[in-house]
Amino acid sequence: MDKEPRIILHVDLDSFFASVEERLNPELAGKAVVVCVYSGRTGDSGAVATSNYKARELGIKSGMPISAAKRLGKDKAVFIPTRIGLYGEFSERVMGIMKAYADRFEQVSIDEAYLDVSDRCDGFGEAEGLAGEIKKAILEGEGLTCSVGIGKNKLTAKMASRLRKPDGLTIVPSGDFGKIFHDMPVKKLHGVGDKAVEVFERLGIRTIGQLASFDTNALEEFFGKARGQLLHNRANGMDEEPVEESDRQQISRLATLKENTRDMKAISELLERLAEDVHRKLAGRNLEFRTISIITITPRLETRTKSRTLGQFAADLGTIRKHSIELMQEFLEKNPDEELRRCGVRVSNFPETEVPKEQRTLGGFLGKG
DNA sequence: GCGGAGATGGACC
DNA sequence: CTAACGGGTCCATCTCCGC
Repeated sequence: MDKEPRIILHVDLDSFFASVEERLNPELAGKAVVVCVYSGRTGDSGAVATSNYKARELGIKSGMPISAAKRLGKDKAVFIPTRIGLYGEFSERVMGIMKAYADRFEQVSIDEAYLDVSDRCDGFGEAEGLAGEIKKAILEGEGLTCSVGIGKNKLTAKMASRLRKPDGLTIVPSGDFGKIFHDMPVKKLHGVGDKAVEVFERLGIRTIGQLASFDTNALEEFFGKARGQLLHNRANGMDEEPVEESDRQQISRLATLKENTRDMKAISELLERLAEDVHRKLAGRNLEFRTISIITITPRLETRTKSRTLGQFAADLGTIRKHSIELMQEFLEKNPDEELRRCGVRVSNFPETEVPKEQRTLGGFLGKG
C-alpha cells in the first residue's frame, strides 16, 4: 500500500545571527558582518558562527577560525560577538509565526523548521502560495528573510531550500530529485560530511547520481547496514521521516579553558559554572535526568566522555556538581598524560514523556487513563 | 540474543 | 593553499555485562 503523498516545507532563516544583528543595528546595513564565538583564550581565538552574504563574498564562512576570517576581512568586515539569548527570542517568535501555517511542525535548530502542509494544501502550487505568505509574515513581523524549500519529504525540502539563497523559494517536484541533484558533488547530500566523502572517493563516487546507482551491499560493507542503506536511499531522494516535534534528549554546556591544563582547581571552577548553566536550563524545562556526563576535549581536539547513570532521577544542582567533579577526577587519574583544552557537562536520559510537572499532576486530575 | 550502560566518532548548524 | 578551531545537539556503532 502506498503512503499518502506529502507536501513538506523546509524554512531556513538567512544568515540568522547576522541578520538579527543587522536588524537591530542600522549602522551595519550594507556592511560585511561576522558574528563570532570568542573562546576567551586569546584576543581572536574562536570561530565564526555566521557571516552575512557580503562577508561570504570575502570568503568568510561559518566554522572558520576568527583569525582566518580577520585575515580575509580585516578592515572590510565588522566583527561582533554572539548574543545567543537575543537570537533565541527572535527564534521563538519566528517559530510561532511558522507554526500557524503547518498541520505538523518540527523545529530542527534555532533557525530552521519543517512544516508538513499536506492537509491544508492541494498540490505543490498551493504550497508555493503558502510559502510566500510565510515569508511575508516573517519579514513583516520580524524583519527577517528566509529561504524555503518544498518537496515530497524532509530530505527533498531541505535540499531544495539550499538551492536558492538568500530569500529563496524552490520547489522540487515529485520525481525530479534525480534530475536536479544527479550531477552535484556527493558532499551536497544531506548527511554526507568530510569522512564519508573520503570513503566515496576511494569507491569512485563523486556525484549524488553515482551514489544513487551504487551497489547497496557494497555501501553497507563500508558504512554498516543502517548507514549504508540510509545514504543510498537519500541519494535516491527517498526519505519517510515524519515531521514531528521530538523531545530534547540531552542538555549540555561546553566551554574553553583559559589555557590547556589538568589543574583540578581551574577545571572545577569551570565545571561549577557549566553545572549551574545546565541546571538552569534543566529547571527552565522542568526536567529530571538520570545520566550525567563530562566531556573533555584535548589540545589535539579529540573528544573524550565519561558518564554515569544514577539509580533514580535527579534535578538538583548539587547532584550535577558532585558527579561532574567526581567524573572529572576519575578521568584525570585514568589519563595522567592528558591535558584539557575544553570541557563540558551534560545531562541526559530524561523521563519517557517530557511533560512539565504541573501538567503531569493536572493530567492526573483530568484522568486521561 | 537482547537490553542498558558507557564510550567514541561523524555530521549539521 | 592549508590549517587554524566554538558550542550544542543528534545519531550510529561498538563493547561490555547481566539476564
